Amino acid sequence: MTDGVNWLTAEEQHAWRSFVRLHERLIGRLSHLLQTESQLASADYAVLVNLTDVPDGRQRYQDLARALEWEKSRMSHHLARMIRRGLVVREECADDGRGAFAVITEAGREAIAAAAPLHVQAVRSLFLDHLTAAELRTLAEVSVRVVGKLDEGA
Amino acid sequence: MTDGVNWLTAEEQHAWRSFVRLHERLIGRLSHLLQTESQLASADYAVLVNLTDVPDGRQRYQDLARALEWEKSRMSHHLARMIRRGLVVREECADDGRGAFAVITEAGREAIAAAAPLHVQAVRSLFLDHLTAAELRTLAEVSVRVVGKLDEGA
DNA sequence: GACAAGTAGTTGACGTGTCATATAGAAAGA
DNA sequence: TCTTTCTATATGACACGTCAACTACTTGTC
Repeated sequence: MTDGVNWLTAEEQHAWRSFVRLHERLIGRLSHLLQTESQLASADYAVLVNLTDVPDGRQRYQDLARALEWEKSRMSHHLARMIRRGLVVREECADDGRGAFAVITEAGREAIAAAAPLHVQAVRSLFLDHLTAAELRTLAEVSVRVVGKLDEGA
Repeated sequence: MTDGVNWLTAEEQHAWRSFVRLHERLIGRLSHLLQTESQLASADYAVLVNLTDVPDGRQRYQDLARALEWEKSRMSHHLARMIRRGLVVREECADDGRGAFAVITEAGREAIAAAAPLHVQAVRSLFLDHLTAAELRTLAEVSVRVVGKLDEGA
């Protein structure tokens, strides 16, 4: 390494590129499918899933943001768009004058009910179906470990 | 399955979510790092890497788009931005009046030369360093296989 | 109570990607 | 050659995320 840089080996480069390509394709296909078949982007889907898992389909902006690991600004922008589309409504918070709740609407419930089976089916047919159980386990382990390292600031 | 949907098991859901989270985090960190340390987004990086691998640092828009698997429109928009920033220049094509070449500039070469070691180092420290050789191999295999299936139209 | 500090959410500007459409040149057929 | 059709790139509108202010409310702390 005359230039002092520990360049990637052919295997490393291949693995890295394949991994990145996999994700781009997979997510691309999945979100395109979701969008065209159910008019929901994956971000909408994530928000709606969260809201259906919570009493009254009602959750504070900040809690939603924490749950999805989104920036509050992103949440604010995105909920504004979802409100415009009638998927959720905003409710003021009595306890805290600054706060707000997002509440899923009937239209939101219908949208997620229609989208969820599609989504699950797509995750299976585009991804899970092509992995062995052992591979899936390895993948999960690796993912958890690396995310852990990233969170430690690695 | 009374509702006819083959919902994900807890393991499948965990694996899928971890995998998605991994990618979001990893790519997020990597592009943030690249952006702040070298003023290049990963898209810029990809374009410049391609141009340095090609004679005279010169390539047709369409060939770049094919190589990166980008839509032509994306390439056109992105190159316009890179031209504005002085990383590449546009050259008309003598053979084909419709065509155009993107040519890397000196500034582009400097930018990629500065960014590449950073990028490699980050891929190592954020990702490769946390995987065993066997895991990396599995990951590459899975990635290649699934991308293959996606391309077949699965 | 008053004032500093912190917190919840908003806003606007900007870069990026997608889609649909437009323009202009190339190729193919009559 | 003339016309149809195809191809290379551009363009404009829009959705999405990020960043950096900003507003308004809350929570100390004195």
